[in-house]
Amino acid sequence: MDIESAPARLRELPSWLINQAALDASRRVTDELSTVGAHRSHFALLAALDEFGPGSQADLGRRCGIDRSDMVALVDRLAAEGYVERRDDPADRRRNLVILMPEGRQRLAALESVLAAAQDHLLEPLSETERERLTALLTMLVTRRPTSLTVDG
Amino acid sequence: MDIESAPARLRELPSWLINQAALDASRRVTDELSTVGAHRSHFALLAALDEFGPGSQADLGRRCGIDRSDMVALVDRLAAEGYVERRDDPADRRRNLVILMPEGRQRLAALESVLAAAQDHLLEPLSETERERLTALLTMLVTRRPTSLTVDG
DNA sequence: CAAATCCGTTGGCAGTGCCAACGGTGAGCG
DNA sequence: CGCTCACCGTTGGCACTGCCAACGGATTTG
Repeated sequence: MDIESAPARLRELPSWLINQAALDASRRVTDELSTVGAHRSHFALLAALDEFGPGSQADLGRRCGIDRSDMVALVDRLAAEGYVERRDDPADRRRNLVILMPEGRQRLAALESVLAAAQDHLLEPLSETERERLTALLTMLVTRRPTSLTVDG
Repeated sequence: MDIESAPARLRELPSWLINQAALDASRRVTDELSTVGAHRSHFALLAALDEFGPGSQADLGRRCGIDRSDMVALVDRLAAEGYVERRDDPADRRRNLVILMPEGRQRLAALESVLAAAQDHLLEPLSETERERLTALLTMLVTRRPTSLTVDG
């Protein structure tokens, strides 16, 4: 698409830059993950389960930014693949308890390394400190807090 | 969605941060533009016409990152609104010449100010220098060149 | 003149982020 | 206790976006 030849007013528009970057990032990550038959949401859910332990679909979805209606098929699939189990929560019969299985932990590690490689390709034009700066700035942006620990970093 | 409560492995994943930022940015920009009955692609096309002069739909699309199949409806609409004109290119009868009308130039200015406000809201958590850094980093990322004029910026 | 390339246009497809609504369940409060 | 409200999983659907394939027509290349 040759971004260099885009109109200056587009090239200088932060929202447009962010969007283009996200397009590129999504393509790369989706491609890499598809080589191992995974999707982005798979990593998100497995990571959430690993870090927070078993939880309801709604909770896990809230943490990952996944709508609870989309969680249904997601848990279906990861359960079918043996990475998680969906059980009835005895303490609250409205809820399902989603549980990370040992195979899921392994899967998470595999996806993690695939993703690490994808990040590396994605961020290839940036030096190590530039990557850290970008991550810090995006974190501020996304959390909407001027943490500003990076006055000089 | 409370990003702070997301799994650390998600919060620290650049591709995920970029995606979340793009989601937020798109929502804001789309919302603001919708108040004046415009879409993101409208600004892109008008800016391209203003900067490069009349051009074929394919050319303009290439510059803006818009598929040529999507350009059809876009030009249809902007032409119906009187902002551009679609003419036959006498020099090459395969092409249409898309031309910016005076009303289009005015429209561009209007969209520009709407967008400026949206950028400001979007980037509100960042200081001025942080905004410049972010823009520079994203530009490097998107153009895929380690320009690195920002060693200290 | 033949083949390859480009054009605009139509139609369609997959992924994503949502929302509404439902029956079932739990919590709070009178 | 009963009533209301909020939550849960699930289904179904919607709009938008970024793509791709294919077509007839026009142009360029060889």
